[in-house]
Amino acid sequence: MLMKVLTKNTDYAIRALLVLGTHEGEYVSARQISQQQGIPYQFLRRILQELNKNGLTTSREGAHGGVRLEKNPDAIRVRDVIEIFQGKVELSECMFRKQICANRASCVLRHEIMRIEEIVSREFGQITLGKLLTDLTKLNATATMDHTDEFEIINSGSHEKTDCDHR
Amino acid sequence: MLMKVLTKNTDYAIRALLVLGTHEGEYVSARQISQQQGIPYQFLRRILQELNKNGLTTSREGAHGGVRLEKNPDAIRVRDVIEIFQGKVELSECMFRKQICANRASCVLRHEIMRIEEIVSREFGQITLGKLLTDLTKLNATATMDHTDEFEIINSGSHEKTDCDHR
DNA sequence: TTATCTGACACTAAATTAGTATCATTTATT
DNA sequence: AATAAATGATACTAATTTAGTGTCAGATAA
Repeated sequence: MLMKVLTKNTDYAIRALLVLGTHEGEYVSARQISQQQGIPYQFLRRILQELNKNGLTTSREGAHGGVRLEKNPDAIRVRDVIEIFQGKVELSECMFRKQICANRASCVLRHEIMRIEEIVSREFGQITLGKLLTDLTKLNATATMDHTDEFEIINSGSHEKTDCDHR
Repeated sequence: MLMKVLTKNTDYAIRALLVLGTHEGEYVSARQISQQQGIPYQFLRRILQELNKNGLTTSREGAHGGVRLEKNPDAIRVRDVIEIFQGKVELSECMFRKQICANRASCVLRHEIMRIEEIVSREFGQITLGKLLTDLTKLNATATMDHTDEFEIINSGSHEKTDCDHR
């Protein structure tokens, strides 16, 4: 892969949000999401807590508790999730500090990188959870028509290899 | 930073190529490049060997030896260098295997990621060493006119923090 | 009162990236 | 011929980041 675009944190978070998005208004437990998506349970728990802290979701403790989508799916951008888990999009330090790079060779390269990073940031900023949910619905619809295979993910083990990873 | 775009390998490699590009036809030693750019010597040596193996440069052993740019700067793309050190740009495994993702949630997300990756790949494919060399020349010209500061990088230590890194 | 949840947080493991060291060989110079 | 300055090859360590696990306290529904 060209470069590490999304870490597992972000990947799992978005998949969890997709599950929550298909159950809007309902509380879904970490256990359920973990099993449905094949995400390691403890890892997922931390991720959900983070989403809570950032106001994307709310939770209810105790039996029949779980996590619920708090914001409108159209108001949740993939970039927001990336920023939670992989840090704020920031321009190169050099520009931020308004200094001229000590090293010119680095500088010309960085200038290009910054330009591309801005493109990437903008692109991820345009993908909303709402859009992904629509895509998911469409995908499920066609798959069902085609009788290709079933919807739910089968494996609940934390190390299943049926799923592609993003590296 | 949003995501790790370039590793040190790639960063150092491009900076080394920029040095070689400003000395076209001449052999420049790893020692010289290391000192001028503040790149750890041994690390740089391995990088230069890799550039050799990939035909971007050639080397001459012995005293007064070094590394020389072999290809035309306009024929060297930043993407080429990235691919040498960070691997081939590849589409997501799912697409490559022409399989439908077992996990639909991953699938819709991956589809977007692939789209963005292709943009990034295209962008890095359009940046040539020749372009960077032109930028560098311009930068040096204006800096000289402005009397802002000197051209050469001063620090030769391997851990200097004056230079911005790309993370 | 019990099973099922989340909150908080400490911890370990795995993978990747960055950097170092060594020895053999080549080559220009003296 | 001897020496110094260079690369080739390759093994190794260190640092950092990413991924994953474990535990205990408290909340809540049945």
